[in-house]
Amino acid sequence: MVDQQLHKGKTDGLRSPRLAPVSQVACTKCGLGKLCLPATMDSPQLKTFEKIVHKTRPLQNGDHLFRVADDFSDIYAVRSGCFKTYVVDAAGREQVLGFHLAGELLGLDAIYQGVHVSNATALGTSSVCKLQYDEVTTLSQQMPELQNHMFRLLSRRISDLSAAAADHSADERMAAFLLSLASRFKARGYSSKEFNLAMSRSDIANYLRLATETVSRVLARFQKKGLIKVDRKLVQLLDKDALCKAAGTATW
Amino acid sequence: MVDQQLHKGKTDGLRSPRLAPVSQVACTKCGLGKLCLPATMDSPQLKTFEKIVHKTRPLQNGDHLFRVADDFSDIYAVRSGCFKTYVVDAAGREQVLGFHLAGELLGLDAIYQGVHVSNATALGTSSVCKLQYDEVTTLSQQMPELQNHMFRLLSRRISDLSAAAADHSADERMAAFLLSLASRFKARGYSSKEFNLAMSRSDIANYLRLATETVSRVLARFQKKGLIKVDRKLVQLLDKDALCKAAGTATW
DNA sequence: CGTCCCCTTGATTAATCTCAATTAGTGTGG
DNA sequence: CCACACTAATTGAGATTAATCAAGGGGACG
Repeated sequence: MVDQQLHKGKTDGLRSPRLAPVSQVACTKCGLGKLCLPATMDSPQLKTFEKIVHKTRPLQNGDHLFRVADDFSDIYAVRSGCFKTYVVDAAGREQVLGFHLAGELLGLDAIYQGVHVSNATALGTSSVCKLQYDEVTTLSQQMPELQNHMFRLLSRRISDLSAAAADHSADERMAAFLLSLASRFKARGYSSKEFNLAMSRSDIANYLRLATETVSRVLARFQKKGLIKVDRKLVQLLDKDALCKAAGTATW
Repeated sequence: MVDQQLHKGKTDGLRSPRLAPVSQVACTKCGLGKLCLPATMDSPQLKTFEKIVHKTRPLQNGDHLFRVADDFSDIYAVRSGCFKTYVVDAAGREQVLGFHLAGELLGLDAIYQGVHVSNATALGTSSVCKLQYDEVTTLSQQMPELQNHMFRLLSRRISDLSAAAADHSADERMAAFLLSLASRFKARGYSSKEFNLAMSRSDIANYLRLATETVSRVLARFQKKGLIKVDRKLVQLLDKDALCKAAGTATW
């Protein structure tokens, strides 16, 4: 079940944009909350929206949510855990496109062709909500807030991918990656100073277009310099300012 | 100030003057055709749609359509010519995000934050149609085809960026780039075997995360191997199959 | 308690970048 | 129309980053 394929890659936002105005209400059915619901949605609207949200049973580590060439009919919102999306090229090389935390959407790249063009697999036990795409578009016709929200979510993914496209050094990419995770955890109410990496070193490496050995070395270097502390999956950010500088970006 | 150094190398050069021959139904106002209009749009709908499309005067080489931090109110559809989008990081390094041909949209990454997060500049004399974003969303409420079309366009950009994310060799990226251009020219009714590069070597290099010298060398290598013929801006693809193999992708 | 896989660390190699120099267009002004 | 200046593109040589190759550690789990 756990596919064994090669890794080499990168994607999903090395950098997270500022969060949208958020909803105070949450979808009771799946816990979708301020991160992925329109800010302007009121209770009746939420009720309507909930009708198209379907809970699914949790997936285990390595289970696939969808694969390339699968028919596209649903988009997914991560409810808990973490997913990675990836593609495999003609030579069999894997490329990780992104890591997706709770509240983030999966399958947006399938809208264009109506077929999945990437694979999604759970990193550890994880769960999603399923939203039938037809229903989303239909409901969007009646709810301008939802339509706008969808546009914004798609746009955000474009921004994130653009940010990840940059040609930076191994240190810069690693620093940016850690800061991106930090900011996303923070937005979810978790600590932005200390968190667990759901993904393996080789997944990180692949995502960042590095070798796994390089990821190890960079992390070791950062630790030696006092920027972070790493112990297996657990990461603590000790000097965020220095990390920002290392990332070569203005602010985080 | 940034401007001058960024755009020191624009060359107008040789570019195809004729307009892209597009769809059966075309927006009379700006020539938008099937490349950027919903296929299912009928004449009355087209008429309505045309109301929100606004022609603008052509831009000259190096002129900016928008810049980072500009207010976002419009999206743009390239009518003729070519644009490049790019960002500049804290260290002043430029990163080209994409090249945009006739029929392709610009500014989609600005929807999320309501502010432009990239810069767009004309490569040679080029023109766009302006679509006020408010009007697009409003009209999308009444026209499901338009809404779906917008979703698809955003999704396509996500797919494109994902494809560009892969960690490939210089040869692979260059080959893929040429094939991508070829297929886009073909979709516009131009030759897919022979075309002019609107962008400089350094823009290509930057986009592909390579040094300009590397781009030169790879092109020279391809030419020596008989895959292509290059003369300044003019490129001829002599052996597409071999190029596909060089790109490491299944098909183009 | 032993195996397996993931991760780390070291040594070497290779791809690509950087630096440098040359050629070739492009445009300007006399 | 030509000389000059400037920029783009190419080519060569050496430097450098990160990959690859190789060898151990260290948990996790049965």
